[in-house]
Amino acid sequence: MSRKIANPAKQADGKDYLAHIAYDSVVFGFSGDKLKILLMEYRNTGLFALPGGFVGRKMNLDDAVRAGLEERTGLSGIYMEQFHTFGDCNRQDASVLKKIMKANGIEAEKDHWLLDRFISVAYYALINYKAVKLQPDALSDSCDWYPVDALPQLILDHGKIVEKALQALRWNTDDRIIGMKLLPEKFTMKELQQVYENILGEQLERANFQRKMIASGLLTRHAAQFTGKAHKAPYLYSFAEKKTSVF
Amino acid sequence: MSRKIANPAKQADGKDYLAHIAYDSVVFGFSGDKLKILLMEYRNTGLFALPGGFVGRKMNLDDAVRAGLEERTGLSGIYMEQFHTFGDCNRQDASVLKKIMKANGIEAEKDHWLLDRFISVAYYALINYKAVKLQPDALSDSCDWYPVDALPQLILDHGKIVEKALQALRWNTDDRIIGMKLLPEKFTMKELQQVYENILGEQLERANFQRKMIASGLLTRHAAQFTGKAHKAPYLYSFAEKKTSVF
DNA sequence: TATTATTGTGTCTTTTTGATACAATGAATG
DNA sequence: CATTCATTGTATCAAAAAGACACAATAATA
Repeated sequence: MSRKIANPAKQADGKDYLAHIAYDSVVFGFSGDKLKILLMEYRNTGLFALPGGFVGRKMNLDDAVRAGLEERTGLSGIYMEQFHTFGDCNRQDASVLKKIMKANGIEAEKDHWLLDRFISVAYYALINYKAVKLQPDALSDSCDWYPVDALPQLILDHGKIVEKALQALRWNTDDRIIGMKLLPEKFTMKELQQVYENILGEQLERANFQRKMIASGLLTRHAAQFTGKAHKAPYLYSFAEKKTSVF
Repeated sequence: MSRKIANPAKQADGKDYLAHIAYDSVVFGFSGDKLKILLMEYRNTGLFALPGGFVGRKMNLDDAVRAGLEERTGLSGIYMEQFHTFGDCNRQDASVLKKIMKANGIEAEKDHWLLDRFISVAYYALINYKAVKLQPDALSDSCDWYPVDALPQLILDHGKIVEKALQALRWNTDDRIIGMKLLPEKFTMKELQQVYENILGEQLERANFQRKMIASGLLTRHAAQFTGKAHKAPYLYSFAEKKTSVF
């Protein structure tokens, strides 16, 4: 709920946004052999939340989410998938919101539109970690990466949302090229394997993984990378084209 | 959008429902070796639509959908899955809605809440065809089954919704017991195979299908069914317990 | 030059899948 | 009542995929 509200004046009433509808995004990146996600920390509260926002009255849902993601990451053409809509009544918690608003000097009248009930459409995005320039929003003082296996406590049902995003991501492994979006243009076989291991949550046989990936025809091999490490230099690979996946 | 509005009085203003939020359901059933879905036909319009409804202000999204499904089918404990939320601006079409409202004697003022923009959360449900007692709603004069490979033209983006529901259903084949929900308690191997063939949209080898299903350990075999047909009587099977699937 | 930590490949076994064959069964046929 | 017919249950064989593991290649380092 670290909501993107570019112009805080608009926030005073919610007239520019569709009432009751929000989105949250789980942004995955890969670095240091770990799968990570983006979290916002609210100013003066110690509260962590997923980046999210509202949907302009004249805006397609997808476009609203994409715009929010692009603004926060500085990237364009982001790969994203909608995975679930959270609509329980009890996902609201006025006390948390009031705390955030108070810490930001926003008057929290009892019938403030932000305190009303919201249904949240959740998306996950896969981005190239290295390419991102993070940009916190008006209410947050930080926007940073956290490994999915060591997240801080999140507000509201955001923990559940992350859980479901991971599930959805694992699912899509069957049908989509995940590595392509999470890794830079060129990468080693080891990095690719680590991405899959992180997502699937299990160890894979190195030799067999390599065999399958090569056999899939998805990869193009480039010149070897000289790492300066005490062993054979690994080849670099890149994705060639979109085909059905291997798993 | 054949919306369940039990009390038409409530409809006059949308105060009892969350603004801008609707749901649509794609109800799958299996009969006569075909996969079918439920469609509503609006009175005096010839327009077909998915059954749907709105979300009460104090109601969980899932519960609202479940309640609507139960009311329409007369069943309880329905298996349902949310699969996508449709949020494009242009999914609205005031002229269609006005036509429906007019045909039902509802005054369609320019700012009627039904004519406002709606985001629709879509669910699919799997039900035992034979157990259903269909129940049209106030705006519809029929509620009936149509084979998915021969649907009439649907209003708005409902065609797209059905398309996506089928996709989602195919996906879930990898991980869920679909036959269990679409077939009666006991069924023949042939019926089970037909369900899978309908959903996957491809022919399966009878002998291999049988082998895999038996090997999966999901099925319990019962006494053979004497059909009166000129051949060996097939065994009846039922599902034993929930395990990970075979495909 | 041997050692070490990888990476790239080869190969053997096991499991899964696809294709096909065939026996069993219950009614219909004459 | 034997024969034919349609369909079901099971077996079998070959091909493909997956899992396990061995080993050669290579770049730094000692």
